[in-house]
Amino acid sequence: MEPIQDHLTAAINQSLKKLGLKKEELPEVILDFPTDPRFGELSTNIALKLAKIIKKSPVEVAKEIISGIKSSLKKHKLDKFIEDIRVEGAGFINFYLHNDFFLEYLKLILTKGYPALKVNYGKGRKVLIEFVSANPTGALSVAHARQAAVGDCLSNVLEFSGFKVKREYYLNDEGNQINILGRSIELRLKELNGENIEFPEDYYQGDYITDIARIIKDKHLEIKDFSEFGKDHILGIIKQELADFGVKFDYWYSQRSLRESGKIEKAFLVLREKGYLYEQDGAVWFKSTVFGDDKDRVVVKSDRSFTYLAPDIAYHRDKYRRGFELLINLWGPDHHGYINRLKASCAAFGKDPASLSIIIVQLATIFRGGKPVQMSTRRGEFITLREVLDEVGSDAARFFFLMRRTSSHLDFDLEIAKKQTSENPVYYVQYAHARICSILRSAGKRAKIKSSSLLLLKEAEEISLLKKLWQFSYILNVCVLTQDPFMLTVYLQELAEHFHKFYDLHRVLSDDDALTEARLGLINGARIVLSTGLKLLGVSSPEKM
RNA sequence: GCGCCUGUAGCUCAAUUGGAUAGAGCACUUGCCUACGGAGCAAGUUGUUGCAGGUUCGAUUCCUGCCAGGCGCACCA
Repeated sequence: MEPIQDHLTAAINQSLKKLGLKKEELPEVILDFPTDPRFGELSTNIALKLAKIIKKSPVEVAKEIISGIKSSLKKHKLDKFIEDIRVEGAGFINFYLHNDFFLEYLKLILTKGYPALKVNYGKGRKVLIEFVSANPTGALSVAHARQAAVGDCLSNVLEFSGFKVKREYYLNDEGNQINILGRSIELRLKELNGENIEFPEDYYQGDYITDIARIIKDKHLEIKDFSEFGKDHILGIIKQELADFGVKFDYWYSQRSLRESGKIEKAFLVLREKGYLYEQDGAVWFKSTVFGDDKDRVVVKSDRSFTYLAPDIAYHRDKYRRGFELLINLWGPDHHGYINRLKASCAAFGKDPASLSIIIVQLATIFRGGKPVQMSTRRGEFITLREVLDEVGSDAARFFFLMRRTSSHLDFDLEIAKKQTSENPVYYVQYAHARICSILRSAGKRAKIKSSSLLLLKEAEEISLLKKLWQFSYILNVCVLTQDPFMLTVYLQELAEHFHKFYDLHRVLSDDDALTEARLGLINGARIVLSTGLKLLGVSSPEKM
């Protein structure tokens, strides 16, 4: 269903034309949910913004706008749903919607199911979202786990909102780190065979290296290329971990194949033609300062090998050439210094830097019973995705990783995530779903009665639950605009709360058949929205717990 | 030294892109099960939004300067 906000925004814009301002003078019209329900269902501050420009009192401006809205809404199909439009406070325009409007929305959900909740903010635009992209030199860490949860959920939300989304993992399958991995395994194998070795500090220290070496020894494998073997072995582990976490990628993009394709040279050819490359001190530099970077960057070292930036420039050029209009990258906080130079390279190819958004996913600190769990990647001791999955399960892990704004640091207490009490928000939301399912089971055949009695929903808790259902599409919009799915977790907790409150005060199944039908319809609507939201998070919606 | 992120109730975090009286959960206290799942609900207590200025009708939000914490500043990847 098309959100009513869109129609009202259009009506407001129509009304603004009569004020005699130029287009560029008009501020953008934004409709918000008022903080307090007594200010209606939707609100805009447009009159306050305009008052300054046209030098009238905000209330006066608001009155003019309202009369314009009213006349343009006449004969509109939505007019009957608008109970009132009022000026309140300093000059806010508040819209009061009829309860029938929310009932219509519920009916739609009940007849069409979850597709009724879809919106088309994306209008079919093609998005490539690249995330995790961890080097295949070790298991996935907690940092990767959060990136996986955020990236996958954001993809789900974008897909649901009308974007065409592909998920990609950039595979660093050659270079220094891979070479070191090979040498590390080879050395551990020698150690297993009884040789005296000295293990260098910059080699991979974790026990998993010895585990890989042991596999080679036990199976008597003839290894020609230890790097290749190690990489493939670890990649298998990574893929399995991601699969167990419910994350699937459409593409695994190999850095080696990128280099072998000659795309790096081609990209450089284009940059050179445009005058963005130059030689200095025996190296080739990219003039990233032209596009706002702090300093120019080396792309070909004086020993003629590429820096890390070189394939990345070609890689992102290739993303555009593959037809994607919007690129989203999820990176760890240690890469934020890298943003400007990569955006500069996109700009150099004539792309709008805004079409590449780089989301920095802040780290999560793992706690166990209130105490931080110490991590040290240097000694190969870090909490892995696997350990978190084994300890708390995929549902709790995903919900917890998504519970905070992506740009904020996150505290993740394993003990709380394991608890089956109200301390644990995952259970609170899932419990609401299970409880509804239980009522529907008890209702049996009665739940299937064709419902035309929704009009009986009049209690305050019923209406506020109805309104909460309707806010779902708005929350999706917030997630799309902020490119951050975390608001969805907040919303689902609020929705569950509204349901529990309703449940506690009003009995669904009663002797009153009509009222029973109406309430079954209401909770069934809540069930559909809850399960849709949980599905977008990648969390299950249990019917029993 | 430079750049990015963060600083809100005892703790963990919100605050709808500058809005209306800054809100939730946890913890603590007290109530509510002969009825659809008590993994729930209700009530109570909690604030100099790190500090100091500025911008305006209005600032937790934007700007400047400090303070504190985290991360990054390679011809590494």
